[in-house]
Amino acid sequence: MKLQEAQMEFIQTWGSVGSSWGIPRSMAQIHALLLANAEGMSTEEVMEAIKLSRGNVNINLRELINWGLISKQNKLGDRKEYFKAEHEIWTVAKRIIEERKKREFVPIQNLLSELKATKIEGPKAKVAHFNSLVNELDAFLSQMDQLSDLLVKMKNNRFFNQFIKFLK
Amino acid sequence: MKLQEAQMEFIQTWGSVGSSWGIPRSMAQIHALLLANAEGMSTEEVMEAIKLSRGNVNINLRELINWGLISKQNKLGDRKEYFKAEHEIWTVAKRIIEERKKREFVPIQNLLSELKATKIEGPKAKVAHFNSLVNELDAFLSQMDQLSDLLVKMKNNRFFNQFIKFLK
DNA sequence: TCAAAGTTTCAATAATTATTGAAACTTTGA
DNA sequence: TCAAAGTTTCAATAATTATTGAAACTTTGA
Repeated sequence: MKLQEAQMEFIQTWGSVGSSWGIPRSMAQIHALLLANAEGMSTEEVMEAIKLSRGNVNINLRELINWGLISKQNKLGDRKEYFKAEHEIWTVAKRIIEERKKREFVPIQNLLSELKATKIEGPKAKVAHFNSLVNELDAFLSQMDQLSDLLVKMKNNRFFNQFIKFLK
Repeated sequence: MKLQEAQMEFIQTWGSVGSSWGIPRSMAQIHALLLANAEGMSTEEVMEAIKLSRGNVNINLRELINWGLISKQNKLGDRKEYFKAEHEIWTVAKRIIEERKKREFVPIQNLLSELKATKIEGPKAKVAHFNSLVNELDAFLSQMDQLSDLLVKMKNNRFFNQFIKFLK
C-alpha cells in the first residue's frame, strides 16, 4: 500500500470516530493528518491534503491549538505559519482527557454539588431516592476524576503494564 | 427546592452533556428521568414529563434497552409497558463504557491492526514515522482497553479507593 | 373474532452543526 | 509607508442529525 493511501485511511477513520465523539470531523481529520506527518504543515498544505476550505482549516487549527494538540512553528526565511502535532501519545491522550473533562464532567459535577447543598422538598421516599442518586453519582464521578489524574501521570509504559499485571 | 425542579435540572444537564457526547439529547434526558425515578414509567408518562413525541420516546427507550441501561417491566393487570432504569451506578458506567468502546475504539483498532499487517511503500523516513505512530497508538489503545476492563470489574468502592491510595 | 389499547415505523420537517468563500484585517520587509 | 503575503472573520449555505405525528401494525381479552 502507498503511504498516501494509508495516511488517507487513517485520516478518514480518525475523522469519523472523532465525529461520533462530538468532535467536528474536519478537526479530527486535520489532527490525524498532522499526526501522520513528522514535520509541520502550512494552512495551504492542509487545505490541499484534505480538501477543506481556508476558513475551516484556520478555525480548526486554532481549536487544535486550544486543545494543546498542535503548535505553531516558524520556518526561517518563511513568513507562513506551520503547524506541528504533539506526537507523544500519552501527552495527546492527556490533552484530550483534560478537554473532555471540562466539557463533560464539570457541568455534571457542578450540578451535583449544587443539588447536594440544597434541601429538596417532596414525598419522602422519592426525595430519598433522588438524593441517593445524586450522592452516588457524585462519588462515582470524583473517583473517575482521580483515576484520570492518575492515568495522566502514568506516562511510563512499563509502570503501566506492571500495574495492570499486579491487579489481575 | 421542589423535587420536580431538581429532577428537571438534572434531566436538562444530563441531556446537554449527553449531546456534547454524541448521545442524542432526548435519549440522555429520558435516561436521566428514569434514573431519577425509582419506579418504572410508561411511554405516556415519559412523554408527559419531558414533552417529547411518542415516536421519539419509543425509539429512544428501545435504544436505552439496547445499551442495557433500562429494562421493560410489566405491571399486573396493566397492559402498558413500563420502563425502569438500571440504578446501580457501576453497572450504568459499565454499560456506557462498553457501548462507547464499540463505537469509538473498535473502528480505530481494526484500522490499526490492518495497517500494522500491511507493508507501506514510500519515502523511508516518512514511512518510519507513520509506522511508529500506528504502533504507538495501537499499544496505547490496548492499554486503555485493559484498563477499562479492569475498571468495569472494580465495582467495589472500597477496593477502588484503596487502589487509588496505593498508587499515590 | 373483533375492537380497544398499546406499540412501532417512517416520511416529512425542524433543529443543529459544520463548511464555504469572499471580504476585512494584520503583518512583514523593502 | 505601502503593497504583497498571509490570516481571520462571519454571513450564507450545506450537511447532518433529531424529532414529529399520523398511519400501520400488534397484542390482548371479552
